[in-house]
Amino acid sequence: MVASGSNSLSDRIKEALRDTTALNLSLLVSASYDGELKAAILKFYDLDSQRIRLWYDKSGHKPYCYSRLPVQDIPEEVKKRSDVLELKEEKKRDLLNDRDINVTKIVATDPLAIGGSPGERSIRDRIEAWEADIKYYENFLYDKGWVVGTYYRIDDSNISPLEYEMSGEVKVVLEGILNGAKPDFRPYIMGWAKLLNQPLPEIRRVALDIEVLSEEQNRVPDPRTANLPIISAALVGSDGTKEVLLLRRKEVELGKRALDENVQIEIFDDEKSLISRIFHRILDYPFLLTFNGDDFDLHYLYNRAQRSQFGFTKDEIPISMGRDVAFVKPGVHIDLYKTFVNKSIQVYAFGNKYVDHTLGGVSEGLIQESKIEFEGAMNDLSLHELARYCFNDAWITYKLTSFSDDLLMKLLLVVSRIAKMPVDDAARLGVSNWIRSMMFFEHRRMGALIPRKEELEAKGGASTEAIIKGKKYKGGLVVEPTSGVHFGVAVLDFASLYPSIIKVYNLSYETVRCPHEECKSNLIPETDHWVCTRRIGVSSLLFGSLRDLRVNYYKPLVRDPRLGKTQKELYNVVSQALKVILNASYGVMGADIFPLYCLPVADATAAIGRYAITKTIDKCKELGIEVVYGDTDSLFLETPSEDQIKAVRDWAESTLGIELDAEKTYRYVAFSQRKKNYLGVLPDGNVDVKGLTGKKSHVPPFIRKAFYDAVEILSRVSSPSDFERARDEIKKMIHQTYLSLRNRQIPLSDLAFNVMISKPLSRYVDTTPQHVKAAQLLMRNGKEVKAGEIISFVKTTTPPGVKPVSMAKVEEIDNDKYLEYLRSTFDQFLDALGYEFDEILGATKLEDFFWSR
DNA sequence: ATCTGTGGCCACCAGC
DNA sequence: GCTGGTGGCCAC
Repeated sequence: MVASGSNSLSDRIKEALRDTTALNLSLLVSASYDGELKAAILKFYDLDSQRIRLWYDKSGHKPYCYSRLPVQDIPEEVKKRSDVLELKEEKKRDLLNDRDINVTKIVATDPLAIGGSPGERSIRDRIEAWEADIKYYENFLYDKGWVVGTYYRIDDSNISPLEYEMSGEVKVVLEGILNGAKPDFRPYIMGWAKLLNQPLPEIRRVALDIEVLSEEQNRVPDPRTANLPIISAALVGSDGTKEVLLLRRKEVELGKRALDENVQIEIFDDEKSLISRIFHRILDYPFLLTFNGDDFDLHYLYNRAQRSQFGFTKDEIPISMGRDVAFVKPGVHIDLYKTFVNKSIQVYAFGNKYVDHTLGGVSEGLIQESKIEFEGAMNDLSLHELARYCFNDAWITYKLTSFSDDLLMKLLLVVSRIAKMPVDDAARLGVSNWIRSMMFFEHRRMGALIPRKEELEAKGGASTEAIIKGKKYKGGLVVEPTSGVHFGVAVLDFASLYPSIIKVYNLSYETVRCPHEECKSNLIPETDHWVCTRRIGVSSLLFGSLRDLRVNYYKPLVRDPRLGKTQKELYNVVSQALKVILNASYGVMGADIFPLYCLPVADATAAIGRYAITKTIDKCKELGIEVVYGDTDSLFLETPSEDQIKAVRDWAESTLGIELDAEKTYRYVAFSQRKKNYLGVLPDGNVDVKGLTGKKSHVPPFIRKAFYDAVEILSRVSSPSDFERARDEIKKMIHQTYLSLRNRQIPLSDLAFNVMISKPLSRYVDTTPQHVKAAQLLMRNGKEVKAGEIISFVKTTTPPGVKPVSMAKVEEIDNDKYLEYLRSTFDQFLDALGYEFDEILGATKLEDFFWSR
């Protein structure tokens, strides 16, 4: 059973890879499991043919992850802990019948998560055997420019793209970082740079959207029954394909053509031909894009096609369903809905530019495109109108992956390279899974054991108490702001504070509270945790090296004028991806769903963070600088001199070992008495607004607009004497706003609060918030409301005091409530400038002020 | 069904 | 009317 000879798995892999420049999407290993593992599958994307290729071996050799152990020899203990997949009979037949295989994922899932301490001899033996294989395959792939996950193959005879990319000054930068790093970190930094500097390919892809006849208006057809006909489908491809497929129905008219000539429209007389065409088109592309295809489009197609009336055989349906995933064989299906729901993507990659997780919501936020609205029911649309609607959805879906030079596709590729994960997984799974995959890969590469959950739990919990009830440990420090207006405030912040701490203080699950007696005196401030002095932790190495690269290499390169556009774009995408991963690196340590969850690590990280900022504040005081505010990793200093700033920074660098950046200097900052609430005006007139109610996404647009008008007025203030004039302007503006409210001139949509339903309606048991009340009214009107949707409602004088915008009339608006909200928004806002709302208005009550004008 | 963390502010609900 | 708790959104 040893893999050797010309028929061995390794040789076959080599052979398969030899003549192709390919991007390996995923090394998926499939197996039949009847005593021994039968076959392995390699799935990769061939750049030459622009197709997904499957290659598999059924010669009887085991997937590499099981080393040389026949399955029956794998100890029970291991079997229980490893994810050996029991294949269904059907799949086994597929494997043995030499047919195209629906790739089954086991994927090298932690086969050696045997646990126990590294000292256990018997296990050690097995690891050695395993190591030999893993080294063989992974080194083979890795060193040849492949990585399990997503890689370029770099031909030995060519200059490696790294060297090509890294010419002159850029190379000097990297060398500088390498020289500055501790020796243990150097190979990691080099490895990442090598991997991440590989060019990003263009991915040939097609977006699909289908429409189904609906039973009732507002009801989404049920993909499980798939009992209604598919009436249209639209395909938009990266090769310029624009295609709509329609089903002729006698009850609706054709109508007038509503789409451009360059969109191909084809009308089918029967549904089977339409479906069949969809299937054929899907197979033309390696990547299929949908928005919610896992739950709807592909699921519906899959079940619809199986109905006996059509007589499709299994082989003719190129879709297969996982539990929550739709696969397309042999390509890759990316459900963008899942990507955009990912909070890390939303916040860090797209800067919160969208809030609503619907296709319309995301595309309005990112690409200024909307869904097409129509009156009445979808069923009644003429065929051409339907075509226009359906095409638009597919077009938007495609565009979400193509805007900013294919930004999203590139981001997913980079994430998949860092995370050692297939692209479709990267697109579906959250950041904790990315980091899990990345860390497990590193364990395998090192030949290290992956600890069990219980082993990590044995380290104990947090040694601090959280400030917020119900949290597990104490987090970042927020300095009480000195209220009032401050001119010339400098903001200093620690660059990537938590990842820096993880690096500098050697934090990792195996180094915090390590078993060595001599380390126990190496205490972490404010806690009773200690850190290992003998060895460097794996998460410290991984996150530390990524941090160094982002802070010292990619971030500066993005701004480097010596580089061309293409290179800058690559660096920018890489920098974004690193930001996402680094930001989560500390969080996952304190998340119990994370397989390497280790509370002491999260606890220690936050504690050192508080220590760092506290010590820095002390130092500032010592230097005679006043600290007017600070939050977690930032300090706001009142008019410090250049020398003072330099002194603090040098001190932080030398004493704490963490870089302290001079981030910006405000022309002035206005603090209220509240934490996380301020307004800062930059020298160029740009304004940072933080935490103030007026900017929050749920407040009615007319209030937000008035708020930003006021901000604009304040941005023109440059000296204390300007405030007087600004105050008058703001006063007038608010008065205008009030008048239009009183005269009911504000359209309903501008009066709407927009609040997200964050869980199924039935789970709101403790209280019934207003947006839930509005949602209940919608439900009663026959509209479905799902978790994640944003509810637009207005406040009314009629019970229960709120109504969905769609059901409300202007006359029912409760003007008093809105006035109150306007007042409190501005009160808080003007409070930041040091005066009371009523006070500037010179009236005891807001009402008095308005009526007296 | 899925899922990085804590700190902070605000409005509203529900029980007293 | 007061108050603790819930829910949402934001800062970092």
